[in-house]
Amino acid sequence: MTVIAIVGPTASGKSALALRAAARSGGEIVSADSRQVYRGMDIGTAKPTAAERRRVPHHCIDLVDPSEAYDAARYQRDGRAALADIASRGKIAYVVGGTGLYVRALLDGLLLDAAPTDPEVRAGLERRAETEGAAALHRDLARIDPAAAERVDPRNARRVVRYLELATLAGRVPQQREVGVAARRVGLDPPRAWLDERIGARVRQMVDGGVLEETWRLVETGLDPRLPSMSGHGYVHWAAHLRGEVGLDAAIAATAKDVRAYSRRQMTWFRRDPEIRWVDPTAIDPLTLLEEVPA
RNA sequence: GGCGUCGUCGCCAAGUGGCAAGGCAAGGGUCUGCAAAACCCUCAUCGCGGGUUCGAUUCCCGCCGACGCCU
Repeated sequence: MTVIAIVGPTASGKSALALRAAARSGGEIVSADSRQVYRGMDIGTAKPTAAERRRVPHHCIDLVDPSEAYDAARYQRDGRAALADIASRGKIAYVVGGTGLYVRALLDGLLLDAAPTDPEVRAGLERRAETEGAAALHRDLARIDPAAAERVDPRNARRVVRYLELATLAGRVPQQREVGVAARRVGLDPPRAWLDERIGARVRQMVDGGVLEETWRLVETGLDPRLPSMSGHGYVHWAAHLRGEVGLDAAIAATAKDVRAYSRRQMTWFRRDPEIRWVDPTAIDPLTLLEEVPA
């Protein structure tokens, strides 16, 4: 199977590039984006348009309702199924992301299914984290799996809980990996100023495109604001604006700021992947890189 | 022209005679089932010039700048 991964921060032009490449080669696109899996959240997550999706088949988009909690393990299964499906038809798969953990889960052989989980155990640990503090859980973790304890920040409650959940269930925190998917990896790394501008423009376009209406529909269904889907960029700000708490300009600025901060975190994820070949899309057309004969 | 207040990091903003809080922004980083999440790290010698003092960002003088009031 032939897999080409196109990674980079939000608004760097990944999707457009993938679309061009896939259209030309008759390939298909696998999204590695943790928010585009939610149905009904189209504008706010900058999903490819219906026309684009008609032009090139897309996978791993619109998988679940926003009321559902999707996660990396499910993505790994769905993504692998998509890759297998595309390969079975002899097509090239373009993985586009996005979400660092999802890209790794799909391409780098992370053993997510092998790591157990138990909602009750986790809920109990979360309760303890709130009452006793993350540091207390971290001490427990250190007793069960000292090496793993060193890898987590004792102040990061969410990660400590997951590690302790793993240690409790499996006796230790699993670290093994299996062979990943061989894929040519291209990273888009445009100048910061250019990216910031694009992000601002994109957020403004979302308003024109109807994010407010989209948010209204989501709010009406009474979604729990703590759901992962609701943490998608902008939705809290759009909702606050709909309630009359903040002006539109303030909501736009706040959203753009969130996206900018996120795009920086995305880069820290991708920068450490030595297999990625970086391109500045404002300097050369990344398509030329994609069309070199795959190794 | 006079009187008064003020002048601290890109922005907002504390503060003290003994090597300047905090917030925002910015930059860097961690990451194996919430990841557009969670968490961590970095980031000023205090408008300029004198003086007093062991030592001044903090006190005094002058200058420059801002704001307010007055003539």
